[in-house]
Amino acid sequence: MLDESAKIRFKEYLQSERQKYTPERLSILEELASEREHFEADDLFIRLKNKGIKVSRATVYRTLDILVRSGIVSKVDFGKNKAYFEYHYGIKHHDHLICIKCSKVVEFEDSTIEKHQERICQQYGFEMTGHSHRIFGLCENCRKKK
Amino acid sequence: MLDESAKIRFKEYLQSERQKYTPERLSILEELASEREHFEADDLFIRLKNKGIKVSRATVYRTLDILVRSGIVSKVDFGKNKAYFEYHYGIKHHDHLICIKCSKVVEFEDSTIEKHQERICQQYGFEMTGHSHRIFGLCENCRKKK
DNA sequence: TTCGGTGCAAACTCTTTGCACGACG
DNA sequence: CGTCGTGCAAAGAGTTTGCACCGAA
Repeated sequence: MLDESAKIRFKEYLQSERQKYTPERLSILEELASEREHFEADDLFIRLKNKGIKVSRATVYRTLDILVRSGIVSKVDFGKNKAYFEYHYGIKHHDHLICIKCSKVVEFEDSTIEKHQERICQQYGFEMTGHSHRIFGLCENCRKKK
Repeated sequence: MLDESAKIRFKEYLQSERQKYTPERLSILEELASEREHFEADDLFIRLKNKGIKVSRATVYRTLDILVRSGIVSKVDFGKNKAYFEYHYGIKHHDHLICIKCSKVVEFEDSTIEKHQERICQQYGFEMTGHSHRIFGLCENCRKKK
C-alpha cells in the first residue's frame, strides 16, 4: 500500500542530503510499506530475500536508518532490546498496548493525551519531534487464561 | 538512599519464589539504590567493581531481572537498543522527555494522562501492569544552539 | 567521471547460558 | 545436605563497519 507520494518524499529527502535514490532503497521502501503491522529489520531482509530481491542485511539496516530520519518510517520498541519499525507516512499516529504474556500488540490513540503532551513540552521548554507511549499489561485473552 | 523496607520487600519476594537472599544480590540492590538517575547494567557492574565488591556481570544481569520482576526496579529504554534501569521502589512514577541531540533525560509526571490510560485499558480489556511514556525532542539548550 | 552505495564478512555491543564449584536455608 | 546461586568464558542476538567494487547523477 505504498502511495506514490511516499516515494516522492523519499526521493526528495535523499536529494536534500545528497544521497542517492538506488533500486535497493526503493525495493526496501516498497516492501516495508506492504506491511501494516510493526516488523523487525531482519523480517524485512528475509521477506525481500524470499521474493528474490537481492539486498544485503547491511543495506536494510542502513536504509531503515535513512527512512526513520526522513520521517517515513518510525522506530518503535517493545522492551525487547531490539528495534521494531512501522511504516508511518500518511498514517495517523497511534500508540501501543503490549501484552506481557503473549506479546500481542494493540494500537490505540487518544487526542486528549496528545494535547497534554504538548503542554508538558511547553512547561519544560522542549520541542517535541515524536513520542512513544506504551502500556504494558495483560490482554483480554491472557486475563481469562490466568 | 536505600530504605530498609526495600530490602525487606526484596527478601520477601525471593522467599516467595524459593530463591536465596545472597550477599551478591544485596550488594547489587544497595549499589543501584544509591543512583537516583537511570543507569545501565554495565555501569552498575563497573561501580561495584570500583568499590571492590566482587560480583560478576552475569550476576548483575540476573539480579536486575529479579528486581524488575519484584517491582523494586523498573526497566526503561530510550530507543538505544539497550536497557536502562531505575530504582523505583517507593518513588513516584514518572515518565521521560528525551533530547534527541544531547541525550539529556528529564522526568515528568501528569496525573491526567495517567487517568486517560486507565480508560484506554478498560476500553480494550487490558489489565495494566505498567507503562512508559517517552517524548522525544530538542531540549531547551539544544533549541538555542540550533 | 565522481562520490556515494553495496555486499560481504568480520567486528562490536549488549545480554544470556552451560558448567563446575560454592553456600544459603 | 540439597538446591539454588555464582563466576567464568563462550555463545547468542542484533547491529555496525571496513573495504573493494559498482553505479546513480
